[in-house]
Amino acid sequence: MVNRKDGPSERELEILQVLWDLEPATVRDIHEQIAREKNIGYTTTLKQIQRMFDKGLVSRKKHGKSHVYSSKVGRHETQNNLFDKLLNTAFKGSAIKLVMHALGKGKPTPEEIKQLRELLNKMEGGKK
Amino acid sequence: MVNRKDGPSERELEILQVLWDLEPATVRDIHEQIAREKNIGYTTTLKQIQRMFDKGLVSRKKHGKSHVYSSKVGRHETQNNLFDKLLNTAFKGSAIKLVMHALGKGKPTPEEIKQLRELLNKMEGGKK
DNA sequence: AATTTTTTACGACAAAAGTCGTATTTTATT
DNA sequence: AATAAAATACGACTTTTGTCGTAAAAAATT
Repeated sequence: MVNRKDGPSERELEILQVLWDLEPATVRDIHEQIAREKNIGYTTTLKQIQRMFDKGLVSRKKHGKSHVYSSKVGRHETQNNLFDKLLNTAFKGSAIKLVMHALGKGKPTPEEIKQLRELLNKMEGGKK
Repeated sequence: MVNRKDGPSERELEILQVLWDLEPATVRDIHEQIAREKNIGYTTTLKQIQRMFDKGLVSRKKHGKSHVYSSKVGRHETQNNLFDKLLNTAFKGSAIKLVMHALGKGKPTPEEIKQLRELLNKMEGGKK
């Protein structure tokens, strides 16, 4: 038996991304967003969303002719899980390494650098 | 036809993690590492590695009785891909948000905070 | 040389993921 | 009321992933 996957799959994530922005949304709403970027059939998106409903990833209620969906899993909660996974696999639990890596790419603006400094100050202050 | 997945799968990643540390390594080497943490059959690991070989994720050469494997995809390259994926999906491309998130969890040591400050200085200095 | 141990090669199977086609049901338009 | 349009429900099919069992080949022991 295959191990139970923990989080949402790649496609499910895609759909959740859209849903978090639009919710509550119909399949058509979601599909149109996704179809903007990639060539995919309507029924494919529909099926995917229906399966997500079965799994409890989203909720829905009838509204006029169609179903209107909302997410059951939160954006931040999901962000957190994904972050932790990356941290514990690729970066072996070292958040600092990950941060360094992120900073190495992102080119933060002066404003952001300031914010970061403040955060660092706060963190330092907070320990005894 | 199902879309070609981009990076290595969950299990493949596990194996790569080990391989990056031990390479060049035999299936047994790798398996023993992995079996330390989880109950899994030898042939399972073998098969997985063989498939990785077929996909070009690892290379190998005969050395005595057994094959000795090395990775074809680099640790940093892979880290980078995973990082980007997380960044572009969950964090919508904002490296700073990701950094903030990371710092929010990790509780860096004073030493690390110092390092980060230095990095920030350097980045600030580096722009014109 | 015979036997045991290691390794590799193959093939099989189930579950998850991704994609659609077709049939129904609902709702709008003539 | 008939017809057209929009949604949903179902079911089918292909890949990929994860796991093993079994057989064959190679090497080590006795």
